[in-house]
Amino acid sequence: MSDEKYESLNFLEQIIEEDLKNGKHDGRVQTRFPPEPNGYLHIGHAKAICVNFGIAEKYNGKCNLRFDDTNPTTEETEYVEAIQEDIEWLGFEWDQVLFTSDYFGQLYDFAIQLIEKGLAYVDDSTSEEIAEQKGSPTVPGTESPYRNRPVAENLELFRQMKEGAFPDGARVLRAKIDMSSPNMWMRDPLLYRIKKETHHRTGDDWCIYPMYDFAHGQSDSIEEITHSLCSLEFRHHRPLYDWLIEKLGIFPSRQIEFARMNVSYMITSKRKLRKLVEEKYVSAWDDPRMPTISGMRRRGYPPAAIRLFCDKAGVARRDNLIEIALLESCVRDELNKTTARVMAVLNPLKVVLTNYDEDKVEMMDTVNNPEDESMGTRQMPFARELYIERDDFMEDPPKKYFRLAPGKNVRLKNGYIIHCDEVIKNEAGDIQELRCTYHPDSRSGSDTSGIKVKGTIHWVSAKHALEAEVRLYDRLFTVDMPTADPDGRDFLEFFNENSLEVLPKVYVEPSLATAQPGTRFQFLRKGYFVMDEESRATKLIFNRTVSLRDGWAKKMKKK
RNA sequence: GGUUCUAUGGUGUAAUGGUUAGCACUCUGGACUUUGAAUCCAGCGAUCCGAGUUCAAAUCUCGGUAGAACCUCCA
Repeated sequence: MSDEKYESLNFLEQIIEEDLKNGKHDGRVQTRFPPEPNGYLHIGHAKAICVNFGIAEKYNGKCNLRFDDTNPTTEETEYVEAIQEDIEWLGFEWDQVLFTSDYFGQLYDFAIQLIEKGLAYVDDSTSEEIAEQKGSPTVPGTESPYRNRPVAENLELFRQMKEGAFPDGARVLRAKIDMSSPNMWMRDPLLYRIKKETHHRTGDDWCIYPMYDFAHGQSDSIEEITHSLCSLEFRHHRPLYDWLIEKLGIFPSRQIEFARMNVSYMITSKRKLRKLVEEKYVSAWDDPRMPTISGMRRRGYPPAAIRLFCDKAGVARRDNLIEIALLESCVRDELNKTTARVMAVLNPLKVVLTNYDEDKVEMMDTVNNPEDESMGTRQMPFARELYIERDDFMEDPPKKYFRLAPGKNVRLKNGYIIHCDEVIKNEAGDIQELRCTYHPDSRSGSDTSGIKVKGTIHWVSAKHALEAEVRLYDRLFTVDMPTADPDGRDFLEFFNENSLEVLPKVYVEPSLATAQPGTRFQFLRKGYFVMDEESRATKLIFNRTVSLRDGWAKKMKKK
């Protein structure tokens, strides 16, 4: 460790270190991750999680998980549970699990205080009228006719709102700020609305619910959040955030915005993701093609890789579009260090070793992971009939082809060197099997043959191998998807019907019989795979996580 | 036509008035290897434009240009 090495801080860390230096909040750092439980967490949330929990961790602070559940229309307990599971899987620990709905009583009292101070009023205008009063970014707003209602009348009406005296939409509570403010959010924003709906936690206790702006900052304050980190689009809310805290005289949480992370090919619109699930374009929220945390989990992305990715993507205040190649690089990096190598043949071609005894079986020693000796070794059966990868043989190979071809030698990994003597074809001319001979003195580890081979290929014993199914997932969407489309009509046109390819008959080595769902493997040159939770006793099912780079294919493509 | 914000290689991110403008991913080439993977090495490649301040500007100021956000009884 070189202590000379200067560690650069992102702007959030700089703000926090500055606060720490000034002794603000007695050096305490408290953050929160505030999802609304109305969907599953996706890659964008992963970023927010890493930032909030990461900052707390780095500065010996704490991070709460707070469900921002102020809209009973869209929120469900199912999501609450899934969100907790995802955060835990990512490897973060929250200080407390809290719900904005737990503060409904307190928030109601805050509203009363504002009314008493003459800073809030009950408005009978319709939503259309209020929208009209708001004006537009370039046109100042106009004041509501109910704006100067006496305090006592406001208190009474607000009480009646709470009691359920009025139907949905009849009245709202608004802050009394400035209808001509250049900031739309200071034009008497709504604080409370009537919604006679059952809330997933408070049931029918309430029929008025606070709006985001009258819930989020106040919840931050109640929890004494020191740094309330959110995305850039809330920038215009900050003056309101500060106004409410100031007028209520409560704990001065500070809102700091950072740019949300965008990743090429990954959709992070909850509405669009929900549509994919509801209209059955994908199997579920955790379909391996989904950019959800649960989808990536099922696809075999290790949590450490996602954390590394968020870290490498950095934090700033400018819009960004990170290439998915960085994510895949992080996944490969992590998988390379942690996964066992196993033999599997995705597209089999039978090889018969004509000089190998029919009943003979040798057990070949194999290291599980050359990157990590502690993962040990295992044994693989070697026999007369084998399967090799179909593209590891070429009848008429180009000059630099290192693998098997008629009259050529190749090394079977952790096995023998074999020589291809004969190609057997059917009437149609398709290659059916290869007749080869092995060099008995070329066994791996004790090779005295002196034969030099350029290529090494993988194999499985035909009679010992297990049958498996492999699902190859492509990315679902293209980045050229029209993001401007206001109602999402077009985005499904970008759904790739061929994004899932199934290889129904794959042969894997017998040691996989005892592997557990969720276990990740490297099928040698073929990529990284994860055993799916859906695997049945009779058939192993794997999802491909990411492919390895294929140097040979790349070379060929160039020519 | 408002307000707020942003602008560094293809992408992302550093550089806090003084560095040959750093790093990562991508890309290109090479070395090594019982798979061509992994690993290692090298290379290509950037301060939006224009003025000003200063001995010195990616950094400060002003003016352009470009992009984003704001206009839900969503969060």
